[in-house]
Amino acid sequence: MSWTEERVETLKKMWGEGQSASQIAKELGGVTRNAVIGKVHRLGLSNRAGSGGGAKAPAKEKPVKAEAAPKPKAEVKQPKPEPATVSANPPPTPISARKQIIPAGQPLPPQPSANEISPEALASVREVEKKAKKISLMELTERTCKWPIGDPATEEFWFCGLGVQQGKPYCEAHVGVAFQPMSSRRDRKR
DNA sequence: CCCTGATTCGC
DNA sequence: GCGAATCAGG
Repeated sequence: MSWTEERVETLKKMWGEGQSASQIAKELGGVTRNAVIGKVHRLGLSNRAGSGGGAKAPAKEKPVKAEAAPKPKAEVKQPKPEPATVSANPPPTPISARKQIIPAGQPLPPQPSANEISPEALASVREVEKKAKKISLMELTERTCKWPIGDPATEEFWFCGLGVQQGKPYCEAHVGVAFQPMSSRRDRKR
C-alpha cells in the first residue's frame, strides 16, 4: 500500500480527531501504526496542534545510542481484530459503585435495568470482587473486565480486571449480572 | 501485559 | 519517502 491522496487525507482527518495511530492504521488497512506515525511525522503534524502561533518543538535530547545492537528478542505480530475502543463506549455503571454521592458535573448515566439481579449472579459478583485484580483505569484493556468496584467518589475504587470472555467487556461472573436474560426479572412493581 | 507516540536508520 | 525496530512512558 502507498500513501495516496485519499489515504493521507484520512490520516490527517483521523489524527486531527485525536484518533490513535493504531486506530488509524486499522482503518486504513495495509499499514502498521508505525507507518502511520512515521507518515504523521513526515507530514509535520507530530503535534496535534496543526497551526497556531509558533508552537515550536523544544530541542530534544539526542542520546546517541551505540548502534550495531543485536536483537535479543523478536517482535511478534498479533493479528487481532479490535473494532471498538474502550474510551468510545463506557459501560453502564452496574449495581455497585453507586452509593448516593454523585461527583459533581459527571452524573452517572441512567441505569435502566440495574435492579433485580438473580441471587446466583449476585453471589458470584461478591465472590469475584474478592479476587478482583483491582486494576486502575490505565490498566483497562480489551480483555480485562471493566466492572467498576467500590465508590468512584472515594479511593475505594478500582476495576475488576479479571480476564474477559471473547468480545465481552466483563469477566464471566460480571457478564452474568450485566446481561440479564430478559426473563427471570419480569414484573416487579417499584 | 496492554497500549501510546517518538525517534532512528537501512532501504 | 517509507516503515520496522526501538525507545520511552502510562
